[in-house]
Amino acid sequence: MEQTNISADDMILFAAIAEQASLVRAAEQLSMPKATVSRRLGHLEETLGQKLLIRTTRRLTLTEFGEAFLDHCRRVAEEVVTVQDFVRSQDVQPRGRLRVSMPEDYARRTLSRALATFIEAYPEIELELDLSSRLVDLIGERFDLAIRMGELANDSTLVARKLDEQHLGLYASPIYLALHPAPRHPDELAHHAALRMGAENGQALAWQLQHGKEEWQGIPPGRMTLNSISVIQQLLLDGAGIGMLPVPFAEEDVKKKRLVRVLPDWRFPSVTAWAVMPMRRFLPSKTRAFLDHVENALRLA
Amino acid sequence: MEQTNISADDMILFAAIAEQASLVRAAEQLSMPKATVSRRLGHLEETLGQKLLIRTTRRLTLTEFGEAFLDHCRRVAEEVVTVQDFVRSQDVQPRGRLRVSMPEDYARRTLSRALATFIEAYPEIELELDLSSRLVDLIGERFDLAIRMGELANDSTLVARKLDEQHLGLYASPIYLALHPAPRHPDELAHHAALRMGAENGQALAWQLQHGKEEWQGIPPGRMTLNSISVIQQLLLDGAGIGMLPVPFAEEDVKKKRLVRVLPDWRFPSVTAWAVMPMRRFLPSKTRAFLDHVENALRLA
DNA sequence: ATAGACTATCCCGTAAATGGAACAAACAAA
DNA sequence: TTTGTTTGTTCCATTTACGGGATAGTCTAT
Repeated sequence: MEQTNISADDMILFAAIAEQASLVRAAEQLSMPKATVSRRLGHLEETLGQKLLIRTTRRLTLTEFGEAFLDHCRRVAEEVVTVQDFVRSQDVQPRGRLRVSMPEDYARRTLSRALATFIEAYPEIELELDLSSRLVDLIGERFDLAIRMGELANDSTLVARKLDEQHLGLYASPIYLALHPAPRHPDELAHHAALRMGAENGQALAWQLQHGKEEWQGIPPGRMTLNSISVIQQLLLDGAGIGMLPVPFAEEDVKKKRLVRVLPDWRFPSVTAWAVMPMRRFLPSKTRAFLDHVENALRLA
Repeated sequence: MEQTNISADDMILFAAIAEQASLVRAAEQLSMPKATVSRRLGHLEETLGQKLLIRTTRRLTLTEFGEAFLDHCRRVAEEVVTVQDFVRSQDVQPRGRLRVSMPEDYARRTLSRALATFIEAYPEIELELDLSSRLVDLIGERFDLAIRMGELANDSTLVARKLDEQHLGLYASPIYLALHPAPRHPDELAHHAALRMGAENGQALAWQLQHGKEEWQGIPPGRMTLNSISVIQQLLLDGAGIGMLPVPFAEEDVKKKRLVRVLPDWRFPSVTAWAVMPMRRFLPSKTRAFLDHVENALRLA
């Protein structure tokens, strides 16, 4: 009944509820208990003197007034997000939870050391790694950064930055090659068992090979398609066929004669590792710290 | 130490502090105790991890970071004010504190009845009248509306609306006129005692008289200058001289022969009553209600 | 130099917001 | 229709913020 000033935080709360079209999801987004969201929304409507949402437990509908009010609240929310981004970008001491997604292999074999020194160097950062191979929704799942290999999808809400370039090669174990003589031209792959890298949909990816001006492209024959480089490597060591590996991954095994480069004069197009981030006006300093650290580590490697 | 999200309300708090360059004044503006302002500012700086203001108890200076942060906070504060204005403009039932400044005479003699019916008609509005004759600072003192007579100063932060037009006349008591024969031309005012209306600075205001195409202007002679129409009227009734009154104010006394119009053929420029309000995107519905009510009452009078 | 007037901060009893859990309503699937 | 799941609300012990008053520090004026 009394004329209380409307809290800016409640405006943001309402904007989140309207955006998510759900109290629980809004509660998640704002990381507060749903009870608080419900109660605060109630109080807001009370001070406003009219309902913002018509709620059944299953569906939320905006009131005409809620619609108009939302327009304004969205503006406020946008500004506030900008400020929060700005503040994070100004953190002298990078801190907070840093959510990063990257391929499991890349974490284990390329960045493991860099990650270890990173958490050492920034004691106030809590690093949260998602190593699942699925293509995460950066914004929806509130990731700060993702590392992705190869071609990127076009997405105007994201920005990418080149991190690293990995050269690929074909490898097989000496045992396998003793039984199946190494091919001297890609066409001869037809007589071999290829371990093929699988795409999202499970389809095998084509191999593109180049030697001087000669190019060869095709899906090599084989009965195994899988989406883990590490497992491919293990299978190669066990003599399961010919497969594609990043050159540095194979280096050690080559040195110890456990793997042999096949078609060494042929080159794959290299694969680029990208750092992908949500597009923001200000890059949070924790994210910048991570990027700088990783880039530095890769440069030294 | 932990990574808390910055509250939008705290941003507004900080914007107010910076604007007022004082914690106490900010506390007044936001109508909250100064202890709260101090504590909240402290917490804000804590979560930000750096100081916003360098404070001696006598002077506040913005940090470099505070300067940048302020830019953003101001934006937020502006948006929030817009929303709050919007909400007030949408109030179906006008309510809240309505601060109005007007001349004491105008309240008592012209609007008294209208004010009575207004508070009757809007039970949720709390009317706060400032009848002091000083020129109030509408925005600084947070007035919703002021009624001002005559010429207005140019001020782009205010909007004005014509309410009423009062005609003026010269009056004197029969007793006075028995001793000092009524002038038949303004030039003859030189032989009379004039009760002069005083301006802000205490200087007597000039009289401008018009009769057909003949104009007369001058500060009439006299030894009394005062800035209350009511007191002028009382002095006139007591035979103190010739003075200027709004015609409707004198009407009753004229009818009862206690006052006589002097130089009845001569006209003063009429005085306009203006409603002056702070310029806003949305007019609060309580203010609109007051305006409508008063205008209606004046139209019927 | 000294008194006076402000100003920001601190203290602490009180009041209000919080959040985990239980609950009821609304829909989907069987 | 019934069962199961999801969503918004309510309850209440606990925590947190509030705000009136007291304190110490800083500048102005005499």
